[in-house]
Amino acid sequence: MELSKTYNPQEVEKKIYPLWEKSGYFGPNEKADGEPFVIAIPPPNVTGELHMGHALNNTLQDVLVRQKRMEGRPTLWIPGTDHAGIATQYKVEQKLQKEGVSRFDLGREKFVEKVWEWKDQYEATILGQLKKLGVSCDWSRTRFTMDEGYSKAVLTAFKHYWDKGYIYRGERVVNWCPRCHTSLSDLEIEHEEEKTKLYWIKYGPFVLATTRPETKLGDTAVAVHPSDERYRDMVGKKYMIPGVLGEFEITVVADEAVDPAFGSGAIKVTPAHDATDYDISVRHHLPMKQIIDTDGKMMENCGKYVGMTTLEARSAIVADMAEMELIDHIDEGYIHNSSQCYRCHSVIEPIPSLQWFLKMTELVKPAIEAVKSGDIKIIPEQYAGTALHWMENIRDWCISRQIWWGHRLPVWYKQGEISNLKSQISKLENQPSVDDYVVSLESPGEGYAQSEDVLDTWFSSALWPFATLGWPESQENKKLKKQENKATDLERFYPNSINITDRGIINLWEVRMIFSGLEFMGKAPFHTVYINPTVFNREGKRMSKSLGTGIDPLDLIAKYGADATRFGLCYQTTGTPDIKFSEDVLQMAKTFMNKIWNATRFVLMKLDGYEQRGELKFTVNTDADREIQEKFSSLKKFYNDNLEKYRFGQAAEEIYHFFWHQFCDVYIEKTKEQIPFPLPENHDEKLVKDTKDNLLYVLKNCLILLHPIIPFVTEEIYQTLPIDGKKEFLIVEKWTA
RNA sequence: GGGCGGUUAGCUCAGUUGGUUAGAGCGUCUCGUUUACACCGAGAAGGCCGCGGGUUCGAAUCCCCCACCGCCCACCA
Repeated sequence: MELSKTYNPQEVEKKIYPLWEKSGYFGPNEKADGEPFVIAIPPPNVTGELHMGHALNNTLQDVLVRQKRMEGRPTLWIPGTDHAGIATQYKVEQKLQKEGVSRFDLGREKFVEKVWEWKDQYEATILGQLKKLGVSCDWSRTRFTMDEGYSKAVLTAFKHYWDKGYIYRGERVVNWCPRCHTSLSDLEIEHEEEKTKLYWIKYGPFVLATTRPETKLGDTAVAVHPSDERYRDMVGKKYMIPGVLGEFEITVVADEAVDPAFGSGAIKVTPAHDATDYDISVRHHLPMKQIIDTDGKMMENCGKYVGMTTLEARSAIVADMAEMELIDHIDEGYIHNSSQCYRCHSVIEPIPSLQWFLKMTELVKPAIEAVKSGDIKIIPEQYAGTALHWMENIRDWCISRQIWWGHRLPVWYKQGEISNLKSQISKLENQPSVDDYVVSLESPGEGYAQSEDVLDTWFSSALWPFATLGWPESQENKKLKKQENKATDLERFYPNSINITDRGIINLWEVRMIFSGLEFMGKAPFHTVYINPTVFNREGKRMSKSLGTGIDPLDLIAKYGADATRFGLCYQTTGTPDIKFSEDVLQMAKTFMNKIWNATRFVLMKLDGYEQRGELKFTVNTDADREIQEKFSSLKKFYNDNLEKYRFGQAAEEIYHFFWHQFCDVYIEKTKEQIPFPLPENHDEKLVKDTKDNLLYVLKNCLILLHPIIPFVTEEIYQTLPIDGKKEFLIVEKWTA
C-alpha cells in the first residue's frame, strides 16, 4: 500500500475510528486476566459543547486507558454525561427567553420536556466530539445521570441516608439565587471582590458600619464582642432604635463571632438575611424577621419599600435615613466579597427557607482517613490539603433545590407540601412533623404527592463510580450472572483505578465521590486522583466562550488533526498546575506527525518489497546499530517511567526527540549506507536483511509507544507494515515495557 | 483573612535527590536542493534562572524576606 507524500489526518481519522468501534476492543477483554483498569469519565455537563479542559482531560484518560489495554489488562472506560441541574436549566431558560417564554409560562412538565430535548441534542454533540478526539470509551456502557437505572441509584442513596438518620429537613438561612429561584450549597457560591460603600449609621446609642443598610428593616439585635469594654454595660439590654418605618426594638448580645476591630465594634444583626447573623441569632435565641422574598424583593412588611429590589431599597432607605439625619458618614470604595451564583452570577440573597440537609460530620470521617492514610493518592499531592481542609471544616450539605430539572426527592406528602418558598414571617417552631410525609422510592399510594424539590446535581454525581456500574444491583441480576458463572460489572470493575479531573471540583465532586464510595460500597471509589492542569490562554486568562478567550478543540482538530491536538496537549502537561495554551506547540506536533509519516515512507521504500518473517528481532552489526539500540532502550525506560508518574509532557518530549533526532537524523541516515542504493552485486546480504529488520523493529516499537498519545496515525501506519504475526489492530499490540 | 502554586532565551516550557560551558520547541540569522519529509538537514546568535539576604567548597535547585501573577478555602457585617 502506497502512502501519500504528506499525512492527511482528517481522512485517516474518519476511516480508522469506525473500524476500532466495530472491533469491540474498546470494551473490556473478557479473556484477559490481571487487575482491571477502570475509569469512569468525568461526565461532561449537557449544557453545551466541549472546551479545551475537556479535550485535555479526555486525552490524558485515553492515553492511560490505551496504554493499559496494550499491557494486556482488562480495560474499561465508561463514558457518560451529567444532567447538570441548575446549569442546564439555566441554558434552556435562556433559550426560551429569546423566544419570549419563561419556564413558568410552560409549567413544570412542558419545561422538563424541553430540557430533555436539549439534553438529547447536546449529549449527541458531546459524545460525537469525544469520538473525534479519538477516545476509546466503551460506548455500549454509556450512562446519563438521569437515565432509569441511575435515577434509581440516586433515590436509593437518599433513602439510605434517611434510614440512617443522616438526612433532615429544616428551616435555615440558605444561599438563595433570586434568578434561579433556588437554594445553593456553600460550594456553589463564588466570591468576587467588589467595591462598595460602607455606611456608618446612627443606630440608637450606637454608630455602626454596614454595607447593607436596607437589611435594617429585619434587624432584631446588635452584637458586640464579649471582651469589648466599650459596650460591656449594654450587653443584655434592650433599646428602641429609630428607623425609617418608625422605632423598633433590639437586644444587645455578646458573641465571639464579632470582630471588635471592624467598624465601631458593634454590628447590627439581621438573622433572616445573613449567615453569620443567623448563627448568632440561634446562639442567643433571637427573633428572626424576614424582609426579603425569593425574588430578592422587599416584602409586605417593608411598608413603602415593598416590591423594591434590595438595591433599589438600599438607595431609597439611605436617602430617607439621610433626611432623618441617621447617616453618620459613608466610606466610598470599601472592598468586600460579593457572593454570586456559580451558574448565573446573580448576587446571592441569604434567606430563610425549608430545605433538606445531609449531615456530613460522620460521613466524611472515613474519607478523611482514606486521604490521610494514602489509600487514595491525590496527585499532585498539594491538592490533598485542599480536600482535607474542606472535609475537616465541613458543614451540613443543603441537598434540595427548587428547580425543575433533576431527581425529585423520594418524599411523599400527605396533605400537600408546606412550601419552602415561604414569604411570610418565619416561624422556626412551625416545622412539619415526620408524620406529614413518607420517604419511599415508590408512591405510598392515593392521596400522596411527591416533593416539588429536586436534588443537588452533585448528589447524583457523587455516586458516579459505582452507579455507572449498575449499583444498586438487583438480586436477580446477580443470580443470572452467577448461573453464567460470571461476575457482574460492579463486582469486576469496582473500585475504579483512577479519576482524572480539574482542580475546580475537588470538593464539589472528588470528595463527595470518596465518601459516597466508602459509605455505599465500603471501599474507596479509586486509588488515585490525578488533577490535570487547567488550560488558560496565552495571557494566562481563563478560557471562556463569553469572554471570547476560548478556543474550540474541534477547530484545532480540523486544523492540526486529532493526533497533533492530543500530542500538543500532552506535551504541555508537564506537572505545573496551569497550561498557558500555545498553539505553536500544535503546529510542532503536526509537523511531527508528518515526520513519522515520512520516516515510514522511507522505511517502506528501503524494504523494497521485503516481507519480514518469524519473530521480529534487532541485530547489532555496526556501531550505528549499537547506538540506536542503546538509545532506544534508555528511551523505553524513561518513557514508561514518566507515563507511570503522569509526566505526560516529559514523555512526549522524550519520544519526540528520540524519533526525530536519533532514529531519523542519525540511524535512518546511516541505513542509507547499510542498505546502499542501488544495491551493488557484492553487497553484504546479512547486513542488508538485518538492517531492514532493525528499521522495522524500531519503527514498530515507536508506534507502540506513541499510540496512546497519537492513536490514529500510528494505527494507520501499523496497518501498512509488512510484519509477521501482526495483530489486527495496533490498539491491542503488546506494550513495549 | 488563611492556604497553595507560579516567576528560567523574544514566545511556550524542561531542568529527577544542589556538582563541569543552564536545555527543548517555536521565532530569528547563516549555509545546504543526497534514495523519506522544505511540515527537511547542518550550524549560529540569544539567559545577573523575579528582587534581596542566608546555608555551602559549590545554589535555577535548600532556608528566610519582599514583589508581581494565578488558584482554592473563608460566617469581617
